[in-house]
Amino acid sequence: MARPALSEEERFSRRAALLDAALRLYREQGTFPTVSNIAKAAGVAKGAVYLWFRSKEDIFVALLEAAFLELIARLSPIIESLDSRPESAPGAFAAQYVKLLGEVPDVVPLSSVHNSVLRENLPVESLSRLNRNVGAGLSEAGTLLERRFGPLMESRGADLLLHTWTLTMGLWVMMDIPDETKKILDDPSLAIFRRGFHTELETAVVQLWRGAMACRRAAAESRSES
Amino acid sequence: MARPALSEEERFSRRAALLDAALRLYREQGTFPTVSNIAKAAGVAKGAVYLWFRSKEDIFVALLEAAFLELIARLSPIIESLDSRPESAPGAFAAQYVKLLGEVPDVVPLSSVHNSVLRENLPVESLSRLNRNVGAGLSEAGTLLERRFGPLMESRGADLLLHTWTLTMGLWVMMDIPDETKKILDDPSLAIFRRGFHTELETAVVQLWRGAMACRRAAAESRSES
Amino acid sequence: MARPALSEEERFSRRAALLDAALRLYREQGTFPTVSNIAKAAGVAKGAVYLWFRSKEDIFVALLEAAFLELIARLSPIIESLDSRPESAPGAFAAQYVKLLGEVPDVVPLSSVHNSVLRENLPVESLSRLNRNVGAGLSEAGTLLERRFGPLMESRGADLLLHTWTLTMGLWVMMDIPDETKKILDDPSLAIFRRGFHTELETAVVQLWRGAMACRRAAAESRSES
Amino acid sequence: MARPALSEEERFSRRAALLDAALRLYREQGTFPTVSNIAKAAGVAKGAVYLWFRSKEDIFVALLEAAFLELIARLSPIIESLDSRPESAPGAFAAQYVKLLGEVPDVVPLSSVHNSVLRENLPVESLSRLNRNVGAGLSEAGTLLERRFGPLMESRGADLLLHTWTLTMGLWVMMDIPDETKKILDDPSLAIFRRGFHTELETAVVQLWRGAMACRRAAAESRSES
DNA sequence: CATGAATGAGGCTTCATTCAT
DNA sequence: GATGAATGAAGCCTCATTCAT
Repeated sequence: MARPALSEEERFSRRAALLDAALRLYREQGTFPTVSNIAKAAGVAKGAVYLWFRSKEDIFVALLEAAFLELIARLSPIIESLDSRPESAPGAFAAQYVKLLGEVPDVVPLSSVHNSVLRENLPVESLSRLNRNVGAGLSEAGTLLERRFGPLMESRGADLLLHTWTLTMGLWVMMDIPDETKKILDDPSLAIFRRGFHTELETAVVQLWRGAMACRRAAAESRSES
Repeated sequence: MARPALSEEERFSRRAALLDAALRLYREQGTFPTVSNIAKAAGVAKGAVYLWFRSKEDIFVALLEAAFLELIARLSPIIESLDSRPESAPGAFAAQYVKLLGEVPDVVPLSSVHNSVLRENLPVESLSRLNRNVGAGLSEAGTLLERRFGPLMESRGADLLLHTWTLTMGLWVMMDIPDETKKILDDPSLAIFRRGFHTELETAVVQLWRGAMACRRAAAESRSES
Repeated sequence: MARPALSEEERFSRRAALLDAALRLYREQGTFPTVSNIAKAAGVAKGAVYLWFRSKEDIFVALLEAAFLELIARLSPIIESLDSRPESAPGAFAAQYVKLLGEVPDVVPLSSVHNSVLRENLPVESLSRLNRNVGAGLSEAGTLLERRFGPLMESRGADLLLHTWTLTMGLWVMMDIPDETKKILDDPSLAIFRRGFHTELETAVVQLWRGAMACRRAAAESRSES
Repeated sequence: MARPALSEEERFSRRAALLDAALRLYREQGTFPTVSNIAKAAGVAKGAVYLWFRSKEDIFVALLEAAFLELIARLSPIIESLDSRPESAPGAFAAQYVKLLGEVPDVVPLSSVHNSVLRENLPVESLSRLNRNVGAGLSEAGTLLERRFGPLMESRGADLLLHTWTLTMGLWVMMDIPDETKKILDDPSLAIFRRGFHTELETAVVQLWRGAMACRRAAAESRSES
């Protein structure tokens, strides 16, 4: 029998070990692993999983939450580092955002399947906390954005971030396909699939942000012209 | 025992009956139905499913293909109906596009889960055909777009359509959550979830197309100003 | 793979084979067997059980129903064979009843645990049918009894049968204890446990019936005396 | 960590607390609770249960013993309070017995499932003590009975009590069914299920005792008549 | 004494697919 | 062609009991 985790830290690390194992398997398989496999990968007995999580879905939410929190936490510095000129901000943000996604590589895939995984057997309690935490982080980041860009943001900071996320999700859902499938997608019009997810995303985010900033300015100018 | 279906016509109709049943169940349940249920709903025996489809995944791909083809087919008339002025085109397209999605309601959900469903046990053959067909349709629609808007499109018609699709996917993935979950998402910053998918999508598509057309023009103008 | 049971009889016999297996195991173990064991004992795969039964509990109810129906069916001839004189009827009935229980040996044990087994996950549908069938059989037997003994029964035939059953259940619950436990019950006052279930039951049933017949007559007589 | 309980008194109270908790949960749930739940309800750790009891079954036997002892203890005064005339004794006893069962409400349910629970993993030692204690109490009560009713009892006091208990068990086993199931038992011949346990039991006990007393007398009288 | 994490066998059920008829 | 019984590998979860702390 493994040594019981009695101290606070140990308790935490056991939970973390299970989450790690689950994440590792998810990355390897592309599917959310079975409880049995998670336990095996973490080196504990099947039943032990249920000491730390209420259900399989609960593990998933915990993973999602951790990933989201890290993403949001590391978003603030990026926003604060932005030059406030609308010409440069979009490009700067997009580059750093995409880089960030590379460093927190699990949010996107996890988030993209969260409907399939949570379709039933909702861990309501965990979901509530996820909502609170992510919501709070998002608000904060949104406010930061508005403060930085003032009128250009028109108090829609959180919205822009959510749209950015929408774009990310959409691209991922489209492009995260097994390599075997990718070979099949050889039609010329589907060239997009041969460019990478990150490349494509950066372009798209730049456009989105430019649309949200420069366009508005242009519109303002053209209005003032007439 | 039902009478064997031999003629081409009959072969087709058996397949179609199964696809219909599968689609109906998918809509009702929000989950891809079991083979057993599909057969029952189509009024045939379980084994019969495997006379017309190689596997469960094969059914899914067939459904996806049919939906995609209808979507693309009905996209061309919309594009051709567009006024070529960049001020009005985005709004006009977005409105009709969203309406179209309402009339071909299965593409979006089906497409959004296609990774989860097809993660393993790939029906390579079916996927190839899907690729060929969708690719061809997309190219055609893209060309149509370029022809209509000329320089504003800069030979990126297919790309714009794909980006539109990306947006659609992203929004769907984010917003298609069980009603029970939606109640949980009550954080103010998550207001987006309380607006509807279609509303939100129309706004986003308008922005995207404006970004791809008017913005470019505005940029050009502002460049010529200086 | 075992040969599929396609004909009506075969379908029936597969079901019966599973019921047999379940019953055999129940007799051997004294506990209701697991689905896995039932399947193994019947020589089929685990999943096959669910072709014929909705749930584990459903098997139990089916077993109970079959046993009850046989018991009731064989009760009628016994009742009809009874001499209508109240002096001899109780003894005659008791003897034959106890003999019958020996020939339909599963009703009593099955019935005695039916609460523990069905405490949750009620197979409502099966239970309804059980109720209808047993109820009908009981009514019939009750009527038979009343017809035979006329005023002595005062239209309480079904009740007397139910009381007989109550007695049977009670004795069984008390006396069906593992042999190991029986050795322990060596206190002189618990002599009853060393007499057998059948012996004890016969005595008790005679008393019950005498109480329901002769006593009433005696009471009548003594009333008419005064 | 709770302070060690060393003194005799404390030892006893720990045990009692666990038994209380187990009983409370059993009443609430209708099922014998899990060890984990018992511990939680008693406010101790799971492992502590095994300091005071050898096994889950051991708890059950302890509960049964306590309940039996209380029942028997409170039976003696009832017997002694009985009028010795055979006309009134049965009714008087039945009424008080049923009332007593209402005040010691756990003996009946516990006893009725004792086979299911103790089918395996017998706590032999505990069972022996249960046997000794219950046996002794029963003998005593039986003797009391015989002394009170003299020849009418014919030195079968303990037997009559055991028969009374048999009746109780039988009725309980038949009538303690989930409310949901009760709704199903709507066949007219099963009217008994719609009368309550206590009502039905009182009637039955009166009959039993009358059968054991008055009937014998009546028989004697009628014999002397002829 | 007391804790509670850890074990791991075992329970019930589902379902894509095969194959004898 | 069509049937549907049969398969059997998973899947998720529970729980009595042990044991390191």
